[in-house]
Amino acid sequence: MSLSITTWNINSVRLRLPIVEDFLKRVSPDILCLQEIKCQNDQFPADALKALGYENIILHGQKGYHGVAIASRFPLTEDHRQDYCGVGDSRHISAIFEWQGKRIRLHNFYVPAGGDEPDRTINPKFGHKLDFIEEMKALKADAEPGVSAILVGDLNIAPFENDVWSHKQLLKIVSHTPVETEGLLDVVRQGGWVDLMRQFTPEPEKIYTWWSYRAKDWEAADRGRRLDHIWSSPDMTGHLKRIDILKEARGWEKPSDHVPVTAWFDI
DNA sequence: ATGGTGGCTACGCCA
Repeated sequence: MSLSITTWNINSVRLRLPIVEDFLKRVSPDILCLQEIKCQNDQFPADALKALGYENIILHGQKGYHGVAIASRFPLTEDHRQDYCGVGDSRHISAIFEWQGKRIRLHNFYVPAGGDEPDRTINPKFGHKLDFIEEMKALKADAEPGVSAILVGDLNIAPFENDVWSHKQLLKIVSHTPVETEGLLDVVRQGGWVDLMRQFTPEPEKIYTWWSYRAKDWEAADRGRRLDHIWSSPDMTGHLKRIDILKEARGWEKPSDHVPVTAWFDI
């Protein structure tokens, strides 16, 4: 009995509903986690996703910016939205689902991008990002007794050298600065998480999930970063079968700058 | 080389 979970920063779910539907028809994951839906809850295309079998939908939308959603073939219970940094942004939603007798807490995150200047004294957005990561360190994979955990999302940090096209050239670029990468690795260690993408594809193999809109030819330049992540509690790692990064989605009509990443588990 | 592109919304902000 398999379980599949996709994370995808969709950069406006209303604009990109056609490619979301195409993806769901083709890959048909059990659960789809979206970030940057960029709409309010009542504007979310719930009917279209329900028509494809995703009858269980939970939302944390926001006008114009951010926003996260989970659409699932399985019932979702005990849903929760945490306001990290207390600023009112819609950047987190979670719920529990059941799979093979396990109860699993699924977290879906959209971590702040952090602006351009990696210095919190002159760029408050970078400070917000660092504060958000600091607050995430309190999130434990074993927070609920008897409940496993999976954490996905656009974490906007590429923690390892081969999570970016050029480690040296990106050391002062927001998303790959040491204070961010060390901070994210602390979140993993202190929370007792396992980085499933790096379990499946260890360093030094390059992994990217995002390619900038600003490149003239994203595919030829291939200057990507691994900004999207799938983590789990240690008990899930033995069930991981594979991770699929659908790179071709970056070349679809009106693409997101992020591609869908899907984890496949098996009993 | 310090631009470039994209989305929301209605203008500048955010990524």
